[in-house]
Amino acid sequence: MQSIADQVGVSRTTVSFVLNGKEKEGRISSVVAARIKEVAHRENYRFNELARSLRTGHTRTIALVVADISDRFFATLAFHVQQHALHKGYLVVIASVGEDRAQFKPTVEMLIDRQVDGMIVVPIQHTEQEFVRLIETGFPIVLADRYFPDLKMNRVIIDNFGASFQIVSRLLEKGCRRIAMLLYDDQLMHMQERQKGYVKALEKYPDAAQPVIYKIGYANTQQETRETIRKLFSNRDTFDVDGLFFATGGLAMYGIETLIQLGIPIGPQMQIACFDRTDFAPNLKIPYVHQPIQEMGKAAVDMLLSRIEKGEPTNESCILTPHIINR
Amino acid sequence: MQSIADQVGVSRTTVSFVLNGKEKEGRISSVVAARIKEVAHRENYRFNELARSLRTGHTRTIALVVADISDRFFATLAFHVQQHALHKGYLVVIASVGEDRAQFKPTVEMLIDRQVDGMIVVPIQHTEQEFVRLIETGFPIVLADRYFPDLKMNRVIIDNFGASFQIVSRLLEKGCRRIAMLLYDDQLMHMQERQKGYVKALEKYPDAAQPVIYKIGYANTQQETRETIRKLFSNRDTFDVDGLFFATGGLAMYGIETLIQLGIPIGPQMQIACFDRTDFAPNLKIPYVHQPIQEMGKAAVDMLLSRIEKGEPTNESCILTPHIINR
DNA sequence: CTGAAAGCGCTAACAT
DNA sequence: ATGTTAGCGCTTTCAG
Repeated sequence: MQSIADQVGVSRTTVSFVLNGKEKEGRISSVVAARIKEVAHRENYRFNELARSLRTGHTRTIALVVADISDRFFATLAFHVQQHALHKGYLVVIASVGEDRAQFKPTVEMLIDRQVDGMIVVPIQHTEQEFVRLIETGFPIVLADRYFPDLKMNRVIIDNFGASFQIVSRLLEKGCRRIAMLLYDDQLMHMQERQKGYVKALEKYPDAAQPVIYKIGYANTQQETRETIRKLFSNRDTFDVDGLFFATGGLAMYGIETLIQLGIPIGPQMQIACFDRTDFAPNLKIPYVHQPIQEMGKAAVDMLLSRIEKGEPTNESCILTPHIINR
Repeated sequence: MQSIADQVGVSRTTVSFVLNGKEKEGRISSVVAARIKEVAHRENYRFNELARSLRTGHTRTIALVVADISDRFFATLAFHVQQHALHKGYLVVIASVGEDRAQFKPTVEMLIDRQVDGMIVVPIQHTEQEFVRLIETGFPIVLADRYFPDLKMNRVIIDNFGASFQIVSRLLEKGCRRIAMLLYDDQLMHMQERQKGYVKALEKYPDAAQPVIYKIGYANTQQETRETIRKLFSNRDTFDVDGLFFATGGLAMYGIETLIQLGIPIGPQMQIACFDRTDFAPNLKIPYVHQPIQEMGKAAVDMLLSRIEKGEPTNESCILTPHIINR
């Protein structure tokens, strides 16, 4: 910057004004402005955003923290968050921490130490205390997808209970009466709500069997899912399952894979519903809950940026309604 | 930092030394050091990494630039790069630019402006000139997965030609003689090599049909793939295809989906091979090229960090050998 | 219309 | 064994 100033014969101040498009404000003559721009361009000058941020107090960078970036749902969310943030002039730093509290905390701190302006996080289990600490700090955070019902903070979520209730209702309407559910072994509300929706839907039908729920761990999802399905179908004389509801796309994928491998026909006698589209078995028409991931990403970014830019510590939470896809 | 210094009754320098674990070097008395640490902890002090980086000249941050983070291959690569970099004390910023040159350049600049120490990039078409500029700068970059044969720069790639050659050879050994290939319409070497491997394999068998190659665009992959497959099978009287080779996991997914939907049985009469595992049709045993994504990520990080830390502008390129999975 | 000067939070050579 | 000081590259107030 000094070098440009020298070449044009002005001070760094003037260069700064011009390069920041504040020529009006600085009342720089257009001829000087033009020369500065030209030299800057020729020298291929680029701001040192670090120095700039240190001075201005903001980085125009937000972080996105998810459990696993190689999961389809999160990867898609990341994609949309990034697109929308870029459009708003922000860079997004994606961090993938596993469903692992030990990695979560240091990562979040690392990000804050680097002075990101705010973050969107899909929280993992047992991190609630972290958030009460962060909230006290006043650091801008918005939760996406998963949330803590007791914490007053910005969040963008979907109506998990409603979606679950509706999709299970579909199964019931189509005649299923002995529906089992597979979900993740997770205390977080989004899972709890999905479970409640399922239970509630069953209650509408007195002739439906009691809820049968299997909880799968995050660590060995594929294997556990397989074994669960296997057991379920080897016990068909005690519980003659005729419907299966998967709480996530990942579980559905592994589950359907197993069904196909076991040669269990999916059809009127054995129906399936799940969250998220599964491209797994294209010729199977499986009704599913379509989560509006793009809107979720956009809403989260918008909420966070308005929080950052306007400094409004609003409590608003945005609840999106997923579509039920009947196919 | 000043606040801690005041409370303990020392200068900022002393605090800095202690908090950076350089008490030996600064010859700080252990009692003072202890007090400083205690106060820092109590006050919940955290470094401003921005200021630190401005001073030290490095950020301990690297960038990973990929075309589409919602693609399974890239998401997995991102995951491993992140894990390994974190382990080495680096933060990784993931940027997803689409197969879009217009988004590529500004994103890369944005990242460099933020002073990342280096970057790993999976280049996209028509960006070669960008790289010659960047190389001149001396900025540490390593290419992963895709590359430019004419550019002397660090890269971590796989033997695409060999993998392609071998997997197509499998198809031939199993009796296929009229094998078509689907690949992306991309000038980059990795695609060209995959194509060459296919052609070369066919040449070994004089009784095999000439190469039949379909190029699919990145924009409407799913739709184009569908139509291609449809056409291919509606023309079976002129070319009675008995084998299909997909150059990527994504193409394979869409292609197999279409085959299933069309009710075309996959078996001895119609065999398939592809790059990357497809979880799509679990009961189909499809031989595929298993790319060592984790090693690729690790190797790229290691190469980049040694370049950054040792400043060695080596030309070394690392060529990984994928496994051929026969199932 | 333009420049001097202060300072963002930190590090490190050099004093003491 | 600890403190002084001079920046890192930039923005912005205030004084010409």
